[in-house]
Amino acid sequence: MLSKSQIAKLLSCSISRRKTDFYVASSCYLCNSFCTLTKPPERNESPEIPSWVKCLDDKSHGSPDADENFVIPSLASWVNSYGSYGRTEVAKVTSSDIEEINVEKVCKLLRNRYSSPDCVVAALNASGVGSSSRMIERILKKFSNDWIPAFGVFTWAKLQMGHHHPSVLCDLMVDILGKSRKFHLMWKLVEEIRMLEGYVTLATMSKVMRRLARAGKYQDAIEVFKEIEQFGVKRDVAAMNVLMDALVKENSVEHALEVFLQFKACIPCDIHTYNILIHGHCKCKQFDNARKFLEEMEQQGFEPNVISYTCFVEWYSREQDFHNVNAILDEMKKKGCSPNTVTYTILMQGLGKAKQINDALGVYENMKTIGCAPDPSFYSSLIYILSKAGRFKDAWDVYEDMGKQGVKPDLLTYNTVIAAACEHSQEETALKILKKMEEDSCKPDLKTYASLIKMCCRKKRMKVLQFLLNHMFKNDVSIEVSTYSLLVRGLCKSGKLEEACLFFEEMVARGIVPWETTYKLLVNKLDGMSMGKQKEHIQKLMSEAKEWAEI
DNA sequence: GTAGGGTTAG
Repeated sequence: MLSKSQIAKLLSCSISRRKTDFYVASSCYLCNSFCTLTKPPERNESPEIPSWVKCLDDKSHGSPDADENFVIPSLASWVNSYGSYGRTEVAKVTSSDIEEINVEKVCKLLRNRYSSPDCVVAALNASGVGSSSRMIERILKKFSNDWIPAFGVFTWAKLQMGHHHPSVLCDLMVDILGKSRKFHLMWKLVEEIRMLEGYVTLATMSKVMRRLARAGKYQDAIEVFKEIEQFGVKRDVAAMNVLMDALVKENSVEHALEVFLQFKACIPCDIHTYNILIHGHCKCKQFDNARKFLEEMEQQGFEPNVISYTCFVEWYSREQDFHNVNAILDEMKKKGCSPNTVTYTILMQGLGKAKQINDALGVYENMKTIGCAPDPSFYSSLIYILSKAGRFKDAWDVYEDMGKQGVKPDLLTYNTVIAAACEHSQEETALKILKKMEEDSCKPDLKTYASLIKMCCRKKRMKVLQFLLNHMFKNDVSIEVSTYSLLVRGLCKSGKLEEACLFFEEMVARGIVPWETTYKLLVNKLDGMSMGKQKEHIQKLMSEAKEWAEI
């Protein structure tokens, strides 16, 4: 039986740079050791002892009959077919297997902490691994919260292939740099691909605008929009909507409004533009202003739709102003605009938060009579509400009922059920669902793991915690500041200070600046336990992290 | 990426 690592070892020494479609992995004819990987033999080659099988290990050969299973048996997903040549069976290894192996090899290398992308490039150059765009995409997703390895691998592959990656990959890189607030590098990359035909699109500039807005650089985001034609992207309503949406989502309806007023004369807006403005104003509880835009859109000939009204329902609900919620629902009825699943979900959530559980459950009944079908998001909210009300058993029943109703759970549903199980300390159930997700090919995300990690810290389940961290890496979920904070906070609360320090250290080593609250909590705890030495160490790490952040 | 995804105290 060949292990994945044996194949990886073998492949890495010989074939990584070749481009043939498939290779043959075979075990030695004489010994059970895993030996060689070559192109398949020609049909007319002797099947007795294929000449192309050579043993790489120079170990003394025992009797070939000692172990009947010396041939390559099941390689599961690694191998898609077998051939038989005499006593040596062969397995085809496709180019996607090679990609898999290269991805693993590169990731292993990237887990060493490099201080700059250049160091990553040098290390990868020395490794002799080959690259492909598809492979880089997978690695970038794995390291999307870790800009140094991500940018290193991106640069290395570009140099190795001698040309730029496809534009979607460039967009991904732009986004990663923006997310880490490496705006200087982000711009350098954008400038670089601007020279290439068709590379910079609205998708690229959307990443730029959204990342700038997220960093609170509202004015910079607006400047990008004003100058967008210099990048070969049309300054039209689609681009304007992206900008306004980014500004609203990052809490500046004021800037969104400024853009709207400045451009409404030259860029004809659409229904989205108005809905973004309504959403923005509802979000900061400026209901009168929101109403003004609802009227303005009508005057401009755009009939308000279910999205327009649902914004009001959401934010009146959040205010627990159910009088106005009902007024909006009545208005919708009058205008012949039916609420949809989203509207009902929001309404039910609002009632749930207001602790009006029975009214919340009534929404579900109401939907059924109207014939509005619940979707996975709706069920997730229902599960959430029941769990928060301490009714885990009912929440679980709803989850099970979904299947019977033919609604497939999605990521949100799984996350909600896992969070509910964790909150009720149902460890086994929570892990069971994690497994179920795998079976359903539903990829877990940071939130999936966050609830599980929180529970493990609380219950001091260190082994399960380690299992989860490995699980995350395998699933391409990159650990970032919120996860580290969760770990440090959770372990502090459980009195596991040594472990908390280790995670704090790892976070800083990855170039992440810890949150001030996380830092203070840890230092206070260390102080309380008279762990002076560790406290000094953490203080030193924190000031280092802050220094780097400023560079 | 025009609306729902639900907490960073204690």
